[in-house]
Amino acid sequence: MSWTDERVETLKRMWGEGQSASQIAKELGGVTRNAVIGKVHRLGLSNRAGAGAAEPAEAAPAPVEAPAEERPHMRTESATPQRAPKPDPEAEEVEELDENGIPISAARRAIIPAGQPLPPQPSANEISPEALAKVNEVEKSAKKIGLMELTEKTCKWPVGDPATPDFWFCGLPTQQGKPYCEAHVGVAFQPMSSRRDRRR
DNA sequence: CCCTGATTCGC
DNA sequence: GCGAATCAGG
Repeated sequence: MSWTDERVETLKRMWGEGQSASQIAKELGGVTRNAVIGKVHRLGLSNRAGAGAAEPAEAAPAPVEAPAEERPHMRTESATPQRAPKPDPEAEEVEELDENGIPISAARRAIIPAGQPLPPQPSANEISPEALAKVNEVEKSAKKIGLMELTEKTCKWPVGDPATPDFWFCGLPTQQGKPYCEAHVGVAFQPMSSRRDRRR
């Protein structure tokens, strides 16, 4: 493969968008990230300034093109009630909490198998609001994969009740090494410290 | 461990 | 000019 005009253009565009060299290489195909970086340098745009866009704004997680693009214009949003019921962090006090401070969603409450131990869910009242908010966002865009799809690189955060058809795993890219994606790592690993006496 | 970009240097 | 190997960092 050679650096045709078109390929160089794609390179420039993506680099400008803040895409990583490896992502660009993957997109172009036939080249390694090293080749991309090398080219970037030769083109003299190692400094990601050129592109008008100031910040990359966090590379959007793999589009994966699963959801059929259905965004004619603006939606009055909140038009997705069919989603798996998720505990709403903003609703504090309103939701019932179990002994671990876990909000019990309607769905879950309805199907709790006889005293079966549920997977370790985050203790809502012991985690930073930011982290929680993040998780709730992520769970909306999660890949919702099944047990079989789990790999070392997919977030293994369980959502829902295993005894329910609504059960799935996050599936987003894991935080290097760890078993969960960034958002879930945030609520999974609590520094022993902050767990100290939390007012109930 | 996995990933990032930067640099070098033989081709 | 090209890019693998290597370096340096997260």
